[in-house]
Amino acid sequence: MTSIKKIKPTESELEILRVLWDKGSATVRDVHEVLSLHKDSGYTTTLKLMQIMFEKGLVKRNDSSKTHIYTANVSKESTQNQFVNKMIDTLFSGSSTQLVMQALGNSKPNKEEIEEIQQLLNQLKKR
Amino acid sequence: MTSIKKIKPTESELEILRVLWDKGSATVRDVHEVLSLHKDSGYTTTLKLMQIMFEKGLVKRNDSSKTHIYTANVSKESTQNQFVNKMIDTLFSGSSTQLVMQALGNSKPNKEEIEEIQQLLNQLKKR
DNA sequence: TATTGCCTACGAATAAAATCGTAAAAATGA
DNA sequence: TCATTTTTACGATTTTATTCGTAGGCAATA
Repeated sequence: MTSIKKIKPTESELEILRVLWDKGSATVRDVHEVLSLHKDSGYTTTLKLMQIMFEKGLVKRNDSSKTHIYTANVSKESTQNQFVNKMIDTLFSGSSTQLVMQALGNSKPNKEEIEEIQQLLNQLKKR
Repeated sequence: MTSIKKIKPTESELEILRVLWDKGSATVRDVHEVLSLHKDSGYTTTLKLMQIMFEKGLVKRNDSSKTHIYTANVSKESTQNQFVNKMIDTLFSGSSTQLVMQALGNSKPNKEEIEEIQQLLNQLKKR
């Protein structure tokens, strides 16, 4: 167990990770183009962020060619978990059920989604 | 509709809000004593934060006596919602169902909790 | 070959959040 | 009353996150 520090991505880093999770891998320009749709910071800003993320180990990169190709080095699932758990801890007194109730109460899940959740609940009940 | 700006509490502000939600109202010292259990910043830091929160409208205060008494000015529920919605947006592609599945998958709800959720789901289904 | 464009690296500026130090006023109590 | 403690106010510093400007390299192409 080589003491892996759990790095919490910042807001901007999350935005970048989302693009990488979506695309699989991408260049700085690819990422920047997506971000530009909703944000207006410059290209070098995105570049710098991705360099920092590389140092932190949040992303990998292939620099065999001049234009580097980046890939996420943390999974979407584990990151989701990290944030969900943190939120359960800090805002829901540690009760995941409370979070679930809150999330469900405020959304309009359709029939299929409801049934999917019910199925999961039935499985949980069995054990 | 008097253009209410939705202020997002920072991490430290959340910690303070949690104490206020829990205690109903409290002095800076009260809050600081609770925070001190898990944190080691000084008294004036807590004071300053609470003053800033007052300016932002996150808390109210009664300053009729020298020692001010603070109360949360945003509800726990609305703040939970604010954060849950944001998280759904940024990490779950807008799908609350995904968040729910993830949260349930990783927790060990007991029978009562499961049934509580099932009840809610049945209600949602009716409409 | 020169020019142009796009790439990385990287220091530095800016912004936002958190922390602290000090002063002054009020409260406490010997 | 006078020293001590507790409190607020508030500027300043420190830390962290975000943004940008500029330099140098490489490749396409006029």
